[in-house]
Amino acid sequence: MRFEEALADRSSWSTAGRCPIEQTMKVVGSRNAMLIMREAFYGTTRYEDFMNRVGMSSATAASNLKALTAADLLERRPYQEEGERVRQEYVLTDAGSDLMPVIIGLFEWGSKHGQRRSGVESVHVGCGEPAEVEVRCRAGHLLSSEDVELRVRTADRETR
Amino acid sequence: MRFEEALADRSSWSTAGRCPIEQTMKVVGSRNAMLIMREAFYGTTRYEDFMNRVGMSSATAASNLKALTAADLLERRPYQEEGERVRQEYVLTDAGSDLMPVIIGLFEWGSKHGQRRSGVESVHVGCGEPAEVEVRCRAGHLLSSEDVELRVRTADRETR
DNA sequence: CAGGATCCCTAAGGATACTG
DNA sequence: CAGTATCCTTAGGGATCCTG
Repeated sequence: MRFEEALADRSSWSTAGRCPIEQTMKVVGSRNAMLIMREAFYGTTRYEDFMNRVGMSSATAASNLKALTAADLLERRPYQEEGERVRQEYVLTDAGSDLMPVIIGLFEWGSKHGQRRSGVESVHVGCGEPAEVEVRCRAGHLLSSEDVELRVRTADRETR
Repeated sequence: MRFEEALADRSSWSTAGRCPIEQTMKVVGSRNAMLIMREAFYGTTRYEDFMNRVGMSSATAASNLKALTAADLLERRPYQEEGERVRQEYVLTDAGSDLMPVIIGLFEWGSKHGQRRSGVESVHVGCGEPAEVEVRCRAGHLLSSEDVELRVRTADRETR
């Protein structure tokens, strides 16, 4: 991964909270926030399940779910089973689903390089083959880290 | 993404720090650690450059570089320019390079959903097309979040 | 230049108790 | 069940000063 000359001066974007990576970390950069997203991908929707499966306190679950809802990664949705009162569930939004490559990427890295083995792998439900994260360009080329560089957008450039 | 029945009981792996995602977050789960890795991908190798480009204090730079070196994501390597004294540089290890999909994934999410636009995009240096993160199985199928499930490894199963 | 040492502040998070 | 409220501990990180 490299910079173009035009990007030699990072100060205009990479600091002051403009770096996209930093913005993402701001939202899901804590252990519990990320593990809540993991659970959401696993299909967990209820407060108590998030709390127990992530292994976090009630207060922490509440504040994280609230923050992730505010950031539009989760959507709070009322539901009612028959004979029961109305409850709330938390389901992934589109923005939340877009985080899947990151989740799988973290999972893959930890599986390969983490100290403690989990014995769990992520697989394609259709064919049973292990899932992997790849970086490709839109032309379809598989990229390694040296193939990627950062460039100021020129086509649909921002006004500011 | 779904669980198999065999994984209904998460307690044996997803808690107590065995979850691969959690293990990864333990290493690069803070803003500064992740941004240091970003810089390492950008080609930054020197202490002072990490410090200035990430926007962190000297002490924070030192402790994070030490931790990332201990975790084998960066390698400390002495070098010497002619006429200068010996200095240290920090370069990516293979394990560090394996984090690239995560970095690009975070970049992509922030670019799409972050509040503040950066005007920067990551592209394939070869053809100029934007880089994207994809999840595929080894058979080559492109996967969305519903296509992925977790399964206890059976082929090369762990001893414990 | 490349850190180490010290002090302080803030945010994340656990524990416990309480409520609609 | 789905949270709130309160209190406390710890880790991340900034600022400042010091050293080989």
